[in-house]
Amino acid sequence: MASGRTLTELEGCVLGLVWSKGPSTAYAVRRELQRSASPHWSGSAGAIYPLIGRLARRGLIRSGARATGRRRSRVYAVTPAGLAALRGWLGPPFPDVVVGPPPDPLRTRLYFLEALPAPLRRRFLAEAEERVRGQLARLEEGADWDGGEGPWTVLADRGALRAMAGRLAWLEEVRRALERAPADASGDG
Amino acid sequence: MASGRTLTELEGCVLGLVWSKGPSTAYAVRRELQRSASPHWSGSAGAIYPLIGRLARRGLIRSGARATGRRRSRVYAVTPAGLAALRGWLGPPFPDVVVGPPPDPLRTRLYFLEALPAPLRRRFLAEAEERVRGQLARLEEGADWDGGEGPWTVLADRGALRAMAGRLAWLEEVRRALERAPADASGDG
DNA sequence: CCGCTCATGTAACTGGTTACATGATTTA
DNA sequence: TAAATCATGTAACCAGTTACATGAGCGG
Repeated sequence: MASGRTLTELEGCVLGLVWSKGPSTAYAVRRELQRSASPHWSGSAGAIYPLIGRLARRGLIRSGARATGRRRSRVYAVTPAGLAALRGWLGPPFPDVVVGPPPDPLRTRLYFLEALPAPLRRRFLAEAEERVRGQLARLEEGADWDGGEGPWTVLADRGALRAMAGRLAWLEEVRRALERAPADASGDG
Repeated sequence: MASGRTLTELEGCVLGLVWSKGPSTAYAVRRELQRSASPHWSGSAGAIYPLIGRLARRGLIRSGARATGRRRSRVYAVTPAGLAALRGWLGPPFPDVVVGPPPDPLRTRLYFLEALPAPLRRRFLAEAEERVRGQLARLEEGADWDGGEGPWTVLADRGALRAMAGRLAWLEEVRRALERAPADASGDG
């Protein structure tokens, strides 16, 4: 029963959502992805519906028609094979891409910050700090609220919060370093 | 001169590399991406060569044939329009996806950790901690070495280091939380 | 009745992936 | 001379994007 291919991040995530929320419609999964803290996935229809179809064809989820009203809607549930696949995706063992340094668009940009003239560099850091601070505030707010989410969600969200706090501390470190060494190349190379 | 479309992360990154390293071959860019700390980009030929072609067609880089030996090789340099595009990509202003919580495969998985039976959960955390610790050691080693990389690279790498350190602290927090509340659902829902 | 949310899907595109193919140059 | 590295590229594929299209049910 070695469930064939592995799952992509989004496939694993959707499978996990259907498992954790219980039988769900594709639409509910979409909404969940859209409201999630990370803007990384769009949760677009064009992503979810074909993905759900793939999982169903592979026997990892199964649909039973719902009769709430006469409105058509398919409710999917995770099959035993699906739970096995989910567990396999969760790991361990982990491929490098899971444990290695996760990508950070701000960090990627910082490698090339020298390409900006010095005043813009300062604005870069100022706006980045401000925006990250805003995001952080939203996360802390959500953490206070604690809408009966269960311990796993709370713990995972703690990870997002820590990531953002670390990022902010890093940005401050960068800004201090730049203030100490103000006059270098202007970026017009 | 509004340089048309925006750049993808990889396009911006490659443009930045060509700018920062000076005139480079596509191969050199590839190698740089492959050796970079983050395993996020493969730096495969199938990604880089078409991408370089796109940038050249858009006038953001320009190739001058090199004559080092008779080995064929194209050396690309960033044009003024390319520098403008690079600066636009760097921002500010930043779209949400740049400043929002960056994706973290470990965090994504933790949302669904309940799906693993309790012993596997502990193994998940143990192996994750160990692997992240290993990555962290590599990064610290590289930071000591400091191979004449310039201040920007050093500062950006500090971000990766902080991200990994924060992740590790978070994993430890999760483990402590689980140890305090050992006996809950077994994950066979 | 108008507009919003629920709900499902398709079409066209695009930016990556792996795998393959070729050949020059260097080094052991 | 054999193997590794430098160097460029193509082909097939795939998962996710935006945008579009359709329609039921409900609240003001």
